[in-house]
Amino acid sequence: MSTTLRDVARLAQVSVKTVSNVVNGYPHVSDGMRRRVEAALAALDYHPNRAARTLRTGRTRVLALTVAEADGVGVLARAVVRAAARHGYRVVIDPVDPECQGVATPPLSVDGCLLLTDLPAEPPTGGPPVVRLGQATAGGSADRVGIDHARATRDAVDHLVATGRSRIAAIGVAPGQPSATIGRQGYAEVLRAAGRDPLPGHLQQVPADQRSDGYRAARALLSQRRRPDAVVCASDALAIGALCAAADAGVRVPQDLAVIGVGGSEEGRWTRPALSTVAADPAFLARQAVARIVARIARPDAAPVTVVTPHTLLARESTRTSTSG
Amino acid sequence: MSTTLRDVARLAQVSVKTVSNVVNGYPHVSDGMRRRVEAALAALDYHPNRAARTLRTGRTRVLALTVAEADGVGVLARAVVRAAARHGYRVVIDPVDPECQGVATPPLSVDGCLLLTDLPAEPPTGGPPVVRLGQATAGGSADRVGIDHARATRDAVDHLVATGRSRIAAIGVAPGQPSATIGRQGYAEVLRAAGRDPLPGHLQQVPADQRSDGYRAARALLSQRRRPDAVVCASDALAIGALCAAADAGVRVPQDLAVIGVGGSEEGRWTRPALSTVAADPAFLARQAVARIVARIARPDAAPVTVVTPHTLLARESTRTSTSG
DNA sequence: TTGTATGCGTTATCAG
DNA sequence: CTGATAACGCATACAA
Repeated sequence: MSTTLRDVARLAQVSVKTVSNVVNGYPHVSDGMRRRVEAALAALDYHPNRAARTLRTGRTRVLALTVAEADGVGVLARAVVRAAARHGYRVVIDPVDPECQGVATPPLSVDGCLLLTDLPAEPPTGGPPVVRLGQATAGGSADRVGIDHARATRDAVDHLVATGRSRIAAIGVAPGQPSATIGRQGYAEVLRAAGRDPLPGHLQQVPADQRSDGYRAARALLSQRRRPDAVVCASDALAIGALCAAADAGVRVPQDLAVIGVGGSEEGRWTRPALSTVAADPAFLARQAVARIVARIARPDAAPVTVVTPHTLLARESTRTSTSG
Repeated sequence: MSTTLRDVARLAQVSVKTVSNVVNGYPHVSDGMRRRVEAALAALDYHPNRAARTLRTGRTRVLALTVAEADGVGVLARAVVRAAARHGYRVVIDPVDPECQGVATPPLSVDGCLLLTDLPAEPPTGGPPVVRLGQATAGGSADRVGIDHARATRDAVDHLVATGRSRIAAIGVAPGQPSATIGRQGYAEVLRAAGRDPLPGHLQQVPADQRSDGYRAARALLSQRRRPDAVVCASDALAIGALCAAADAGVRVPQDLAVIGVGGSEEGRWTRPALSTVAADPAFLARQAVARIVARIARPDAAPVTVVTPHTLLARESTRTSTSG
């Protein structure tokens, strides 16, 4: 059995309350008392029991970063961990497995969730408060923090046009996974706004946000009669798949095809050619998200807020101007 | 306030104990009673309070997968989540941030830890039980589950020799991070066993297990007077860095240089050329690891166990025989 | 088969 | 400034 406040109190010859006061940094404790208690604390190697504390206070001081796919979250996770630490919160990544949905696995005991996945569509009422991450589209009952994805796509297309591309295709995820969506209408609008024509069959809507989906979509694109000379992908995972498809098809990037993603993932820095991408500043995004969830925990019934974080286009090799190739 | 057992008991006109029995699937409950209780449970949308349950039972039914770097853990995490679900456990990924070490952030309340990092060197006594993952080197007080890393390295080298390579270099992580280590002595032994000479300067020991470290090490290797024609890396992250370094230096893989890693990461399937690697079966490894930690939770004082899981060499493009290039 | 009562380790309320 | 003491919500020994 681990040592409790009572053990410490007994050793230090004080009441439980006094020990608790010392542990929690309560200011009105006399010096002598404090030292006596601290000595006992150290001697017994006391660690507060989280469950008891949580039961009593109703708070865990733990935040969940809920993700569908743990694979590319390194950068964001680190940023969130640091941002949360400033507020005294710990962060765990909660990888939801679609196959385990039904299985009776105990729910997590956390004060709030940062949802990087689009499951569930609507967070259950009664559970901990939720902030959606990744795309700041207003609507829905939850707070949202993320870049303006439509705007990011537009910036990507503008960049492709500016670097001399004209037949610009797109790969998005079919509705249901908004974080990586490029809609049919959005595709047409964006292209027209950039002074280019949307080409029939040049928008691929894939079922999931995976590298393999990007691969298949890009293969389809590259086998068309009017082959695109650029493809904008709704996520970096899709873009990396597209990069591989091009390589396997003998299509040179960036000479014959430009590829750009959205997300600013670390992995995109380590492909060859390196992947151009539209990225949010992860530290900024994480700070906003943590600030939101902390505020929401404090006032659960406040009106939902949407925070749009700025994004930057990172032009790397995969979209280098084709005239030099 | 959320609904408690008492609320349900009141509504169903039974005692708290009976409700508890129903919730926990206690068999000796009469049918009528059970239905009455279940109706009340549903009507009030009852969810047990985790903290209270944990305080009472001393168990959280949550396992932590503790990692230093969340970036490449997707495959393993999924496998662990599934393996744990069979035992009624939930899994969270605990990303430890070296910069947050000092900060007063609350400890996690879990029943056990699967350590994929080498920090801390010795898990603190008194905390939850620990199983080390990734390399099954005996010694130390903790259980271990993983492949035989020395053997994996040997298999990689054998494969390189079999495919016609002779000047075989290596990139490992300097002592302190055993999961990605290729020692000085090990390097020499392995090469001699494979009938090749260890060349001076052909073992690079890098400070951390990152793509950037692999990149720098490979650059150094490629600028040497006797340039290697193959490099075996202690991890896939290092190997991917090496792949990039070769590309940037204009060295063709696999024609001029073969590259192989260890780990079987998903990312390695999506580089071009695709990365050859020595991989454990993640599902098998996860099952072993979860079985270990569950056993350890049940009997904390049993003697530590080391489980060696089998590995397979996945020969992909990055080590294709050079005669065809 | 079901109800009553106790305690898990903390924090918070209230006297002293 | 410090000490008793009462919850927090649940599971269980024991009684009925």
